[in-house]
Amino acid sequence: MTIADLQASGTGSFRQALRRVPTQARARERVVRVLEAAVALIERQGTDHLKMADLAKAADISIGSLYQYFPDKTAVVHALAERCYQESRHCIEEGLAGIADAAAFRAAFAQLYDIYYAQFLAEPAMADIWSGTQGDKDLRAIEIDYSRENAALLVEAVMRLAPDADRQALTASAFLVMYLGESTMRLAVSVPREEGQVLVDDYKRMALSLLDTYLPG
Amino acid sequence: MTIADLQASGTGSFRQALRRVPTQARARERVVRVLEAAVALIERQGTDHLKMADLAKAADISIGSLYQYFPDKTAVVHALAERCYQESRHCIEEGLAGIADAAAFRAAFAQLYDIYYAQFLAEPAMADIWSGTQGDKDLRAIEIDYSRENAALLVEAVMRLAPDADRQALTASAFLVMYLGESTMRLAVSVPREEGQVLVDDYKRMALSLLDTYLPG
DNA sequence: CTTTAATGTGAGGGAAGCTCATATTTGCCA
DNA sequence: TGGCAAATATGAGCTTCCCTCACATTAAAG
Repeated sequence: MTIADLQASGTGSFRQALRRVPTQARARERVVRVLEAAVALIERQGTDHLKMADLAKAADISIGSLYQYFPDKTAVVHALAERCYQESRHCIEEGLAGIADAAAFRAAFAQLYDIYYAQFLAEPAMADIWSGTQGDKDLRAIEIDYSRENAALLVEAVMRLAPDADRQALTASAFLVMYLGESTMRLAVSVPREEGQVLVDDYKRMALSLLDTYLPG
Repeated sequence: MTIADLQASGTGSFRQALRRVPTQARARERVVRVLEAAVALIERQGTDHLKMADLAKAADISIGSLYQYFPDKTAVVHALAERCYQESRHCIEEGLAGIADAAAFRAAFAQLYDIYYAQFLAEPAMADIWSGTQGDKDLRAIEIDYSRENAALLVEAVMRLAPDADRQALTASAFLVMYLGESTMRLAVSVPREEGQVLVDDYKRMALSLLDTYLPG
């Protein structure tokens, strides 16, 4: 995140990311230092255990200075999320540019997600900052366990119909299908009702097309 | 959630859901009352604004009693998540039982998610309790906006190749694809590296099969 | 060099999670 | 029934953490 970005986010659509836009070089440098320290702390402890006093100390500034720029703790996380967002968006924009035909589209789309995945792997804090695991690590683990258990049910159902299917590959696919099913439900209830139903229907098509590769016929 | 469930969760795999397993009828009833009050409060204010003092008051017990059973605030949310989990699992188990052929499987799978969605709609707290929106509502909104913006990029890319595609339907599909792409990334980085790559690859197949319905050829 | 604006500081107010010493209720046995 | 031990209930208050504000310091302007 550049200093220009910081200023832009202070005045742009991102609602009050910074309480005060720093004009002096010293102040701008401090804000950057805070964000960098925040990434380091979140990488170690997760978003929910981030303490403002710790953050101030890590960035080597006082609590007061910290609050001069960030209205509250969530603003720090939001600013980081915004940074992830910028990076990802850039990656998507590039990946989808200048595609000539459907085959190129498929290749570009696939490559896009490989790059995206590499980005997430390279910056572990990204997944923490981004809202999915926001807060409670234990709950996150429970959610994943739950998806695995449901996936096992799905694997059995499919294997009954297709005894020769590749069980290992199917297990992974079923896991993804169940996990993303949860995600879809949460998305669907967050948007207007009619749109929600469309999303659910699309999800069913998507998931079934993956599962179809294991089914007979 | 029945009283039997409560006792089971105290001794079962769910790590210390209850600090003390209530044996007297009065105590068991109180624990149930706490959970019910918690659902009501979360429905109104969201998980992050749930205050233990409010919860005690709503359940008409003292703070001390509350902490006699729940080791901390997260335990309350976990217990509720466990309840959602039980309900969903039951729904999935039923939906996948006694399927005779691939066609029946597809129908059952589709119906499963309709029921699932209805469950989420009927109990709004479910989405809150379940980890997706855990914590920060604003961040959640940003995430959704972000997916919509990325979806717009994807829509343009596809429309360039297929000018006659149904833009409205494509917009919904692209939104889902982008949103679930995020979800997949977070899942992939939460599991061992090799498994993560398999999940990403499966996701690409899934998403592309949906997008393929809009592409020429 | 003075003035004014910008920036920096940390003690402390306040809110919320959680504890613990004490009081009350229940179950059990004579 | 009475009396004792275990289970349960209570809420004042301790602790931790977010955040404010009155005041100190530093940079920019004239």
